Amino acid sequence: MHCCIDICQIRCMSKQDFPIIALAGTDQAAGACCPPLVCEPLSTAEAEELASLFKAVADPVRLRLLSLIACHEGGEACVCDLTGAFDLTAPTISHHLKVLKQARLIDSERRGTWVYYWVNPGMLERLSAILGPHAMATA
Amino acid sequence: MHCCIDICQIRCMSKQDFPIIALAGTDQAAGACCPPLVCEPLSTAEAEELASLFKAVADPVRLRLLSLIACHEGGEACVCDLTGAFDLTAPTISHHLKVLKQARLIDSERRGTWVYYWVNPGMLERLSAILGPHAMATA
DNA sequence: CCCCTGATTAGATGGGCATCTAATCAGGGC
DNA sequence: GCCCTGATTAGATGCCCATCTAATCAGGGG
Repeated sequence: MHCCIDICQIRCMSKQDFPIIALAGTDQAAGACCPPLVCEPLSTAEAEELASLFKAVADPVRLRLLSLIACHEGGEACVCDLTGAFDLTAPTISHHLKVLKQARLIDSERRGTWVYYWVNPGMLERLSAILGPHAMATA
Repeated sequence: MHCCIDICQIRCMSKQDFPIIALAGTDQAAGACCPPLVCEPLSTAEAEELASLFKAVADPVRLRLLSLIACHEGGEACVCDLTGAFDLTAPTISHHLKVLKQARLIDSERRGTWVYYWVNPGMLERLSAILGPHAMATA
């Protein structure tokens, strides 16, 4: 029962309906919890939506940006705090921040001259849950 | 203390040394558990290694392949079980399986005429842990 | 031994994406 | 009002990758 609750939490975590890759497999199917029919492969539409999210983190610059922002004091960082860590121009950093923001992995706010970014932990947790042991059968 | 143990488990989960994005932030820094210095941004090399892993799952076809394999009875599937689910040619499916295998997300074995694939749960868990609440500060 | 089916490799092509330069927007001081 | 700094947008370019066709490898009958 509890694993089904976990699954529901994952699915209902945001406004959009997000699926998980695959649910409990053979081992748990034998128990009272999750019936076999729960293991349902991703639909094409679901896979495309998820893939676009994973694409946002599948870039070394964006991974480091996430890391730098999360590690920065107060959990937020201004763009000028970030550009120095890369051998890239400001527009390129801006582009990557935009990609992360469109994926809702980060959010931002302007305060006077500077724009501050912070991580949206809910989105990361959702991606984590999709790959996690609750979601993928342990073969 | 327990969160630091988790972190070590994540790092030591495989032969290669895999980092995590960012460790416990401000809230836990105040507690007795993880000192502030634990929060260290990804290096360039670490980010590139991780990005290549995420790239492997950042494709709708590969996500569905993972899902189909994990959901298939016995936790494994032959290539001929998979191709029917896509509007793609066999060589394309083969290409995607190769990408997943090179990322060590799946493994395979030939049995007579057919080649069987199964998911490597350890790799998925590692990716999951990197994005999970233990790894990324809750801002 | 030949052929048939399953699966992969090789090579070509087209689209998407990371990056740059140049230009524009936004705030703040003098 | 003007300029300076911070940040983003626009547009161009070059590379990587998903996909295809054609060819090759592997195993099993007849």
